[in-house]
Amino acid sequence: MATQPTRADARGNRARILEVAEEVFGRGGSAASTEEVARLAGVGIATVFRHFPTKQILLEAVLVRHFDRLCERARSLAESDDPGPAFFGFFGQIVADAAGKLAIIEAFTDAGGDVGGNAAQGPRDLREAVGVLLRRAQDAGAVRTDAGLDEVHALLVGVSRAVAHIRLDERARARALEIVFDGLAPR
Amino acid sequence: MATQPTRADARGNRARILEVAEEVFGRGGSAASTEEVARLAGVGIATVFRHFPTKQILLEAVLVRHFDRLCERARSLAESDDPGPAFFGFFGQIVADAAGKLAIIEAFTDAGGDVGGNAAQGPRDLREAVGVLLRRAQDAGAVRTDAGLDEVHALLVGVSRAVAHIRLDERARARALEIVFDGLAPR
DNA sequence: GCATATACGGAGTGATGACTTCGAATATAC
DNA sequence: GTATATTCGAAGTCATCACTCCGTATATGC
Repeated sequence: MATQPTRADARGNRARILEVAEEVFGRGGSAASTEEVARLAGVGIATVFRHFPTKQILLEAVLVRHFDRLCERARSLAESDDPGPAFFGFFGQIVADAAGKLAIIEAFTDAGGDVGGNAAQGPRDLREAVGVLLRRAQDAGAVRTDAGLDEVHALLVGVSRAVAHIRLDERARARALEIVFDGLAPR
Repeated sequence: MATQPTRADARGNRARILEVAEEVFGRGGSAASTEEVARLAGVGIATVFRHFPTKQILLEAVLVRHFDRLCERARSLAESDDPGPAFFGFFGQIVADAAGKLAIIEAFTDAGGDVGGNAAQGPRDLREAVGVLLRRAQDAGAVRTDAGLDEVHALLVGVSRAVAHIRLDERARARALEIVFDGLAPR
Protein backbone atom coordinates (compact mmCIF):
# COMPACT_ATOMS: atom_id res chain seq x y z
CA MET A 1 0.00 0.00 0.00
CA ALA A 2 2.89 2.28 0.75
CA THR A 3 4.60 0.95 -2.38
CA GLN A 4 3.44 1.32 -5.95
CA PRO A 5 0.45 -0.83 -6.91
CA THR A 6 0.94 -3.45 -9.60
CA ARG A 7 -1.57 -2.30 -12.18
CA ALA A 8 -0.63 0.55 -14.48
CA ASP A 9 -3.91 2.48 -14.15
CA ALA A 10 -3.68 2.31 -10.39
CA ARG A 11 -0.13 3.61 -10.44
CA GLY A 12 -1.13 6.48 -12.72
CA ASN A 13 -4.08 7.42 -10.56
CA ARG A 14 -2.00 7.35 -7.42
CA ALA A 15 0.53 9.71 -8.95
CA ARG A 16 -2.13 12.09 -10.25
CA ILE A 17 -3.87 12.15 -6.87
CA LEU A 18 -0.64 13.03 -5.10
CA GLU A 19 0.08 15.78 -7.58
CA VAL A 20 -3.40 17.30 -7.28
CA ALA A 21 -3.44 16.93 -3.49
CA GLU A 22 -0.23 18.92 -3.29
CA GLU A 23 -1.89 21.81 -5.07
CA VAL A 24 -5.23 21.57 -3.24
CA PHE A 25 -3.73 21.34 0.25
CA GLY A 26 -1.26 24.03 -0.67
CA ARG A 27 -4.09 26.34 -1.57
CA GLY A 28 -6.61 25.47 1.13
CA GLY A 29 -4.45 24.06 3.90
CA SER A 30 -5.25 20.83 5.66
CA ALA A 31 -8.92 21.84 5.78
CA ALA A 32 -9.31 21.35 2.03
CA SER A 33 -11.65 18.48 1.21
CA THR A 34 -10.73 15.07 -0.12
CA GLU A 35 -13.63 15.38 -2.54
CA GLU A 36 -11.99 18.35 -4.21
CA VAL A 37 -8.83 16.34 -4.65
CA ALA A 38 -10.82 13.53 -6.26
CA ARG A 39 -12.70 15.90 -8.54
CA LEU A 40 -9.59 17.72 -9.78
CA ALA A 41 -7.75 14.43 -10.23
CA GLY A 42 -10.63 13.16 -12.35
CA VAL A 43 -11.24 10.06 -10.22
CA GLY A 44 -13.98 8.92 -7.86
CA ILE A 45 -13.74 9.64 -4.19
CA ALA A 46 -13.35 5.92 -3.47
CA THR A 47 -10.19 5.76 -5.55
CA VAL A 48 -8.56 8.39 -3.38
CA PHE A 49 -9.42 6.48 -0.24
CA ARG A 50 -8.24 3.19 -1.70
CA HIS A 51 -4.79 4.62 -2.29
CA PHE A 52 -4.69 6.67 0.90
CA PRO A 53 -6.89 5.10 3.59
CA THR A 54 -7.42 8.34 5.50
CA LYS A 55 -7.17 12.01 4.71
CA GLN A 56 -4.39 12.27 7.25
CA ILE A 57 -2.33 9.69 5.38
CA LEU A 58 -2.85 11.49 2.07
CA LEU A 59 -1.84 14.75 3.67
CA GLU A 60 1.27 13.19 5.15
CA ALA A 61 2.21 11.63 1.82
CA VAL A 62 2.14 15.11 0.31
CA LEU A 63 4.00 16.70 3.18
CA VAL A 64 6.73 14.11 3.47
CA ARG A 65 7.95 14.84 -0.05
CA HIS A 66 8.13 18.57 0.66
CA PHE A 67 9.85 18.24 3.96
CA ASP A 68 12.33 15.77 2.57
CA ARG A 69 13.18 18.19 -0.22
CA LEU A 70 13.48 21.13 2.17
CA CYS A 71 15.58 19.19 4.65
CA GLU A 72 17.91 18.05 1.91
CA ARG A 73 18.39 21.59 0.68
CA ALA A 74 19.01 22.77 4.23
CA ARG A 75 21.58 20.04 4.83
CA SER A 76 23.41 20.78 1.63
CA LEU A 77 23.43 24.48 2.52
CA ALA A 78 24.87 23.54 5.88
CA GLU A 79 28.00 22.37 4.06
CA SER A 80 28.34 25.73 2.34
CA ASP A 81 31.39 27.71 3.36
CA ASP A 82 29.27 30.85 3.50
CA PRO A 83 27.05 30.17 6.52
CA GLY A 84 25.53 33.66 6.66
CA PRO A 85 24.03 33.72 3.17
CA ALA A 86 23.18 30.04 3.56
CA PHE A 87 21.00 30.76 6.59
CA PHE A 88 19.39 33.92 5.26
CA GLY A 89 18.90 32.44 1.81
CA PHE A 90 17.11 29.43 3.20
CA PHE A 91 14.94 31.57 5.45
CA GLY A 92 14.03 33.80 2.52
CA GLN A 93 13.29 30.90 0.22
CA ILE A 94 10.87 29.28 2.65
CA VAL A 95 9.05 32.57 3.07
CA ALA A 96 8.95 33.14 -0.68
CA ASP A 97 7.47 29.69 -1.26
CA ALA A 98 4.97 30.00 1.56
CA ALA A 99 2.24 31.55 -0.56
CA GLY A 100 1.05 28.36 -2.26
CA LYS A 101 2.03 25.96 0.50
CA LEU A 102 -0.44 26.50 3.29
CA ALA A 103 -0.45 22.91 4.49
CA ILE A 104 3.33 22.90 4.81
CA ILE A 105 3.34 26.00 6.94
CA GLU A 106 0.60 24.56 9.12
CA ALA A 107 2.58 21.38 9.67
CA PHE A 108 5.80 23.27 10.26
CA THR A 109 4.08 25.43 12.83
CA ASP A 110 3.65 22.43 15.12
CA ALA A 111 7.28 21.34 14.86
CA GLY A 112 7.68 23.20 18.15
CA GLY A 113 8.92 22.44 21.61
CA ASP A 114 11.02 19.37 22.36
CA VAL A 115 8.35 18.39 24.83
CA GLY A 116 5.46 18.77 22.42
CA GLY A 117 6.04 15.31 21.00
CA ASN A 118 2.98 15.15 18.76
CA ALA A 119 4.74 16.76 15.82
CA ALA A 120 5.48 14.58 12.80
CA GLN A 121 9.01 13.66 11.83
CA GLY A 122 9.32 15.89 8.74
CA PRO A 123 8.62 19.19 10.48
CA ARG A 124 10.85 18.24 13.38
CA ASP A 125 13.72 17.35 11.04
CA LEU A 126 13.34 20.63 9.21
CA ARG A 127 13.38 22.54 12.45
CA GLU A 128 16.50 20.67 13.39
CA ALA A 129 18.11 21.51 10.04
CA VAL A 130 17.28 25.18 10.47
CA GLY A 131 18.92 24.94 13.87
CA VAL A 132 22.14 23.74 12.28
CA LEU A 133 22.09 26.56 9.73
CA LEU A 134 21.43 29.01 12.53
CA ARG A 135 24.28 27.80 14.72
CA ARG A 136 26.73 27.86 11.86
CA ALA A 137 25.67 31.36 10.88
CA GLN A 138 26.10 32.44 14.46
CA ASP A 139 29.55 30.88 14.68
CA ALA A 140 30.49 32.77 11.51
CA GLY A 141 29.35 36.02 13.11
CA ALA A 142 26.48 36.55 10.65
CA VAL A 143 23.65 36.20 13.16
CA ARG A 144 23.36 37.58 16.67
CA THR A 145 24.27 34.96 19.24
CA ASP A 146 21.34 35.59 21.56
CA ALA A 147 18.81 34.35 19.00
CA GLY A 148 17.59 30.88 19.96
CA LEU A 149 16.02 28.29 17.70
CA ASP A 150 12.63 28.73 19.37
CA GLU A 151 12.30 32.36 18.37
CA VAL A 152 13.87 31.92 14.95
CA HIS A 153 11.42 29.13 14.26
CA ALA A 154 8.58 31.34 15.46
CA LEU A 155 9.71 34.18 13.22
CA LEU A 156 10.11 31.88 10.25
CA VAL A 157 6.64 30.44 10.74
CA GLY A 158 5.15 33.82 11.55
CA VAL A 159 6.48 35.60 8.50
CA SER A 160 5.56 32.64 6.31
CA ARG A 161 2.04 32.63 7.64
CA ALA A 162 1.75 36.35 7.08
CA VAL A 163 2.91 35.98 3.50
CA ALA A 164 0.57 33.03 2.97
CA HIS A 165 -2.48 34.83 4.34
CA ILE A 166 -1.97 38.42 3.30
CA ARG A 167 -1.76 39.48 -0.31
CA LEU A 168 1.60 41.24 -0.02
CA ASP A 169 3.27 42.65 -3.09
CA GLU A 170 6.83 41.76 -4.00
CA ARG A 171 8.33 44.93 -2.58
CA ALA A 172 6.50 44.77 0.75
CA ARG A 173 7.50 41.16 1.22
CA ALA A 174 11.13 41.99 0.51
CA ARG A 175 11.06 44.82 3.04
CA ALA A 176 9.42 42.65 5.70
CA LEU A 177 12.19 40.11 5.21
CA GLU A 178 14.81 42.83 5.33
CA ILE A 179 13.45 44.06 8.65
CA VAL A 180 13.64 40.60 10.17
CA PHE A 181 17.09 39.99 8.70
CA ASP A 182 18.39 43.26 10.07
CA GLY A 183 16.95 42.29 13.43
CA LEU A 184 18.82 39.01 13.26
CA ALA A 185 22.12 40.68 12.42
CA PRO A 186 24.73 40.83 15.21
CA ARG A 187 24.35 43.82 17.51
CA MET B 1 -32.18 43.28 18.52
CA ALA B 2 -28.99 45.24 18.49
CA THR B 3 -30.11 46.86 21.74
CA GLN B 4 -30.74 45.15 25.06
CA PRO B 5 -33.92 43.03 25.26
CA THR B 6 -36.60 44.05 27.73
CA ARG B 7 -36.76 40.99 29.94
CA ALA B 8 -34.10 40.58 32.61
CA ASP B 9 -33.39 36.90 31.94
CA ALA B 10 -32.92 37.66 28.26
CA ARG B 11 -30.50 40.45 29.05
CA GLY B 12 -28.54 38.19 31.37
CA ASN B 13 -28.36 35.42 28.82
CA ARG B 14 -27.23 37.78 26.11
CA ALA B 15 -24.42 39.05 28.27
CA ARG B 16 -23.35 35.56 29.29
CA ILE B 17 -23.37 34.39 25.66
CA LEU B 18 -21.16 37.27 24.59
CA GLU B 19 -18.77 36.60 27.43
CA VAL B 20 -18.50 32.89 26.65
CA ALA B 21 -18.28 33.49 22.91
CA GLU B 22 -15.30 35.75 23.49
CA GLU B 23 -13.49 32.93 25.21
CA VAL B 24 -14.56 30.20 22.79
CA PHE B 25 -13.71 32.11 19.62
CA GLY B 26 -10.52 33.29 21.24
CA ARG B 27 -9.49 29.71 21.85
CA GLY B 28 -10.74 28.07 18.66
CA GLY B 29 -10.86 30.92 16.20
CA SER B 30 -13.86 31.61 14.01
CA ALA B 31 -14.14 27.86 13.32
CA ALA B 32 -15.33 27.20 16.87
CA SER B 33 -18.92 26.00 16.98
CA THR B 34 -21.98 27.91 18.10
CA GLU B 35 -23.10 24.82 19.97
CA GLU B 36 -20.05 24.99 22.21
CA VAL B 37 -20.88 28.59 23.01
CA ALA B 38 -24.42 27.56 23.95
CA ARG B 39 -23.24 24.67 26.07
CA LEU B 40 -20.68 26.70 28.02
CA ALA B 41 -23.16 29.52 28.47
CA GLY B 42 -25.66 27.05 29.89
CA VAL B 43 -28.40 27.92 27.40
CA GLY B 44 -30.02 26.12 24.48
CA ILE B 45 -28.71 26.55 20.99
CA ALA B 46 -31.91 28.36 20.01
CA THR B 47 -31.28 31.03 22.61
CA VAL B 48 -27.94 31.88 21.05
CA PHE B 49 -29.53 32.22 17.62
CA ARG B 50 -32.39 34.30 18.99
CA HIS B 51 -29.97 36.90 20.30
CA PHE B 52 -27.53 36.65 17.39
CA PRO B 53 -29.34 35.56 14.21
CA THR B 54 -26.22 34.14 12.55
CA LYS B 55 -22.86 32.93 13.72
CA GLN B 56 -21.25 35.75 11.75
CA ILE B 57 -23.24 38.33 13.71
CA LEU B 58 -22.24 36.76 17.01
CA LEU B 59 -18.62 36.71 15.95
CA GLU B 60 -18.77 40.34 14.91
CA ALA B 61 -20.41 41.33 18.18
CA VAL B 62 -17.45 39.80 19.97
CA LEU B 63 -14.87 41.31 17.64
CA VAL B 64 -16.28 44.82 17.57
CA ARG B 65 -15.75 45.21 21.29
CA HIS B 66 -12.14 44.11 21.02
CA PHE B 67 -11.31 46.25 18.05
CA ASP B 68 -12.97 49.26 19.59
CA ARG B 69 -10.90 48.80 22.72
CA LEU B 70 -7.68 48.34 20.76
CA CYS B 71 -8.35 51.28 18.47
CA GLU B 72 -9.07 53.50 21.42
CA ARG B 73 -5.82 52.51 23.10
CA ALA B 74 -3.93 53.11 19.86
CA ARG B 75 -5.49 56.53 19.42
CA SER B 76 -4.71 57.57 22.96
CA LEU B 77 -1.13 56.37 22.49
CA ALA B 78 -0.96 58.44 19.33
CA GLU B 79 -1.28 61.55 21.54
CA SER B 80 1.66 60.44 23.63
CA ASP B 81 4.72 62.67 23.42
CA ASP B 82 6.91 59.57 23.26
CA PRO B 83 6.04 58.14 19.85
CA GLY B 84 8.76 55.49 19.83
CA PRO B 85 7.73 53.65 23.00
CA ALA B 86 4.10 54.23 22.04
CA PHE B 87 4.53 52.34 18.79
CA PHE B 88 6.68 49.54 20.18
CA GLY B 89 4.57 49.23 23.29
CA PHE B 90 1.41 48.83 21.29
CA PHE B 91 3.02 46.31 18.94
CA GLY B 92 4.27 44.30 21.89
CA GLN B 93 0.96 44.38 23.69
CA ILE B 94 -0.95 43.04 20.71
CA VAL B 95 1.53 40.22 20.35
CA ALA B 96 1.40 39.47 24.06
CA ASP B 97 -2.40 39.30 23.99
CA ALA B 98 -2.50 37.21 20.83
CA ALA B 99 -2.34 33.85 22.63
CA GLY B 100 -5.99 33.67 23.69
CA LYS B 101 -7.42 35.79 20.90
CA LEU B 102 -7.31 33.65 17.79
CA ALA B 103 -10.44 35.12 16.23
CA ILE B 104 -9.09 38.64 16.58
CA ILE B 105 -5.87 37.78 14.83
CA GLU B 106 -7.79 36.07 12.06
CA ALA B 107 -9.94 39.13 11.52
CA PHE B 108 -6.99 41.48 11.71
CA THR B 109 -5.15 39.41 9.12
CA ASP B 110 -7.70 40.41 6.49
CA ALA B 111 -7.51 44.12 7.26
CA GLY B 112 -5.13 44.22 4.31
CA GLY B 113 -4.84 46.11 1.05
CA ASP B 114 -6.78 49.30 0.48
CA VAL B 115 -8.28 47.60 -2.56
CA GLY B 116 -9.34 44.43 -0.75
CA GLY B 117 -12.58 46.02 0.39
CA ASN B 118 -14.12 42.95 2.00
CA ALA B 119 -12.48 43.58 5.37
CA ALA B 120 -14.74 44.67 8.21
CA GLN B 121 -14.51 48.14 9.69
CA GLY B 122 -12.84 47.23 13.01
CA PRO B 123 -9.76 45.58 11.55
CA ARG B 124 -9.38 48.35 8.99
CA ASP B 125 -9.61 51.03 11.68
CA LEU B 126 -7.01 49.25 13.77
CA ARG B 127 -4.69 48.99 10.81
CA GLU B 128 -5.18 52.68 10.23
CA ALA B 129 -4.43 53.44 13.88
CA VAL B 130 -1.25 51.39 13.72
CA GLY B 131 -0.34 53.42 10.65
CA VAL B 132 -0.61 56.62 12.63
CA LEU B 133 1.55 55.26 15.44
CA LEU B 134 4.07 54.10 12.86
CA ARG B 135 4.29 57.44 11.07
CA ARG B 136 4.69 59.35 14.30
CA ALA B 137 7.41 56.95 15.47
CA GLN B 138 9.17 57.41 12.15
CA ASP B 139 8.91 61.20 12.39
CA ALA B 140 10.44 61.00 15.84
CA GLY B 141 13.33 58.95 14.46
CA ALA B 142 12.44 55.82 16.42
CA VAL B 143 11.57 53.62 13.44
CA ARG B 144 13.36 53.26 10.11
CA THR B 145 11.65 55.36 7.47
CA ASP B 146 11.65 52.72 4.75
CA ALA B 147 9.20 50.52 6.68
CA GLY B 148 5.75 50.77 5.13
CA LEU B 149 2.43 49.99 6.78
CA ASP B 150 1.96 46.91 4.61
CA GLU B 151 5.02 45.14 5.93
CA VAL B 152 4.59 46.35 9.50
CA HIS B 153 1.04 45.04 9.43
CA ALA B 154 2.30 41.73 8.01
CA LEU B 155 4.96 41.47 10.73
CA LEU B 156 2.46 42.33 13.44
CA VAL B 157 0.02 39.72 12.18
CA GLY B 158 2.76 37.18 11.52
CA VAL B 159 4.37 37.40 14.92
CA SER B 160 0.94 37.39 16.58
CA ARG B 161 -0.06 34.28 14.66
CA ALA B 162 3.18 32.58 15.57
CA VAL B 163 2.67 33.38 19.23
CA ALA B 164 -0.95 32.24 19.05
CA HIS B 165 -0.11 28.92 17.41
CA ILE B 166 3.22 27.99 18.95
CA ARG B 167 3.64 27.38 22.64
CA LEU B 168 6.45 29.88 23.13
CA ASP B 169 7.80 30.55 26.59
CA GLU B 170 8.03 34.04 27.99
CA ARG B 171 11.70 34.45 27.21
CA ALA B 172 11.53 33.22 23.63
CA ARG B 173 8.60 35.52 22.90
CA ALA B 174 10.49 38.47 24.33
CA ARG B 175 13.52 37.69 22.19
CA ALA B 176 11.41 37.26 19.03
CA LEU B 177 9.92 40.68 19.69
CA GLU B 178 13.37 42.13 20.36
CA ILE B 179 14.60 40.83 17.02
CA VAL B 180 11.72 42.42 15.15
CA PHE B 181 12.08 45.66 17.11
CA ASP B 182 15.78 45.83 16.37
CA GLY B 183 14.99 45.27 12.73
CA LEU B 184 12.55 48.16 12.83
CA ALA B 185 15.09 50.51 14.40
CA PRO B 186 16.58 53.21 12.14
CA ARG B 187 19.62 52.09 10.17
C1' DG C 1 -52.61 36.20 41.67
C1' DC C 2 -53.55 36.29 36.65
C1' DA C 3 -53.05 37.08 31.81
C1' DT C 4 -50.09 37.31 28.22
C1' DA C 5 -46.29 38.73 25.75
C1' DT C 6 -41.69 37.29 25.83
C1' DA C 7 -38.12 34.04 26.10
C1' DC C 8 -36.65 29.30 26.62
C1' DG C 9 -34.75 24.64 24.94
C1' DG C 10 -35.04 20.19 22.69
C1' DA C 11 -35.82 18.10 18.60
C1' DG C 12 -35.66 18.72 13.99
C1' DT C 13 -33.61 20.16 8.79
C1' DG C 14 -30.34 20.54 5.27
C1' DA C 15 -25.62 20.92 3.89
C1' DT C 16 -20.99 19.33 4.05
C1' DG C 17 -17.25 16.23 4.68
C1' DA C 18 -14.80 11.86 5.93
C1' DC C 19 -15.15 7.29 4.92
C1' DT C 20 -17.62 2.49 3.09
C1' DT C 21 -20.08 -0.66 0.11
C1' DC C 22 -20.77 -3.10 -3.89
C1' DG C 23 -21.76 -4.06 -8.56
C1' DA C 24 -19.50 -2.77 -13.02
C1' DA C 25 -15.36 -2.28 -15.74
C1' DT C 26 -10.73 -3.64 -17.12
C1' DA C 27 -5.71 -4.74 -17.03
C1' DT C 28 -2.96 -8.60 -16.97
C1' DA C 29 -1.81 -13.79 -16.94
C1' DC C 30 -2.65 -17.67 -19.43
C1' DG D 1 -9.50 -14.56 -26.46
C1' DT D 2 -10.84 -15.63 -21.90
C1' DA D 3 -10.72 -15.90 -16.84
C1' DT D 4 -10.04 -13.53 -12.85
C1' DA D 5 -8.05 -10.74 -9.69
C1' DT D 6 -7.62 -5.96 -9.31
C1' DT D 7 -9.33 -1.40 -9.61
C1' DC D 8 -12.95 1.74 -10.51
C1' DG D 9 -16.84 5.16 -9.15
C1' DA D 10 -21.77 6.28 -7.81
C1' DA D 11 -24.46 6.07 -4.11
C1' DG D 12 -24.82 5.50 0.81
C1' DT D 13 -23.57 6.01 6.03
C1' DC D 14 -22.46 8.65 9.86
C1' DA D 15 -20.98 12.69 12.30
C1' DT D 16 -20.83 17.67 12.68
C1' DC D 17 -22.53 22.21 12.25
C1' DA D 18 -25.40 26.30 11.11
C1' DC D 19 -29.89 27.32 11.66
C1' DT D 20 -35.45 26.61 12.49
C1' DC D 21 -39.93 25.04 14.69
C1' DC D 22 -42.89 24.73 18.19
C1' DG D 23 -44.68 23.47 22.54
C1' DT D 24 -43.40 24.88 27.33
C1' DA D 25 -42.06 27.95 30.97
C1' DT D 26 -41.80 32.38 33.11
C1' DA D 27 -41.10 37.51 33.87
C1' DT D 28 -43.69 41.44 34.01
C1' DG D 29 -47.92 44.69 33.99
C1' DC D 30 -52.24 44.84 35.98
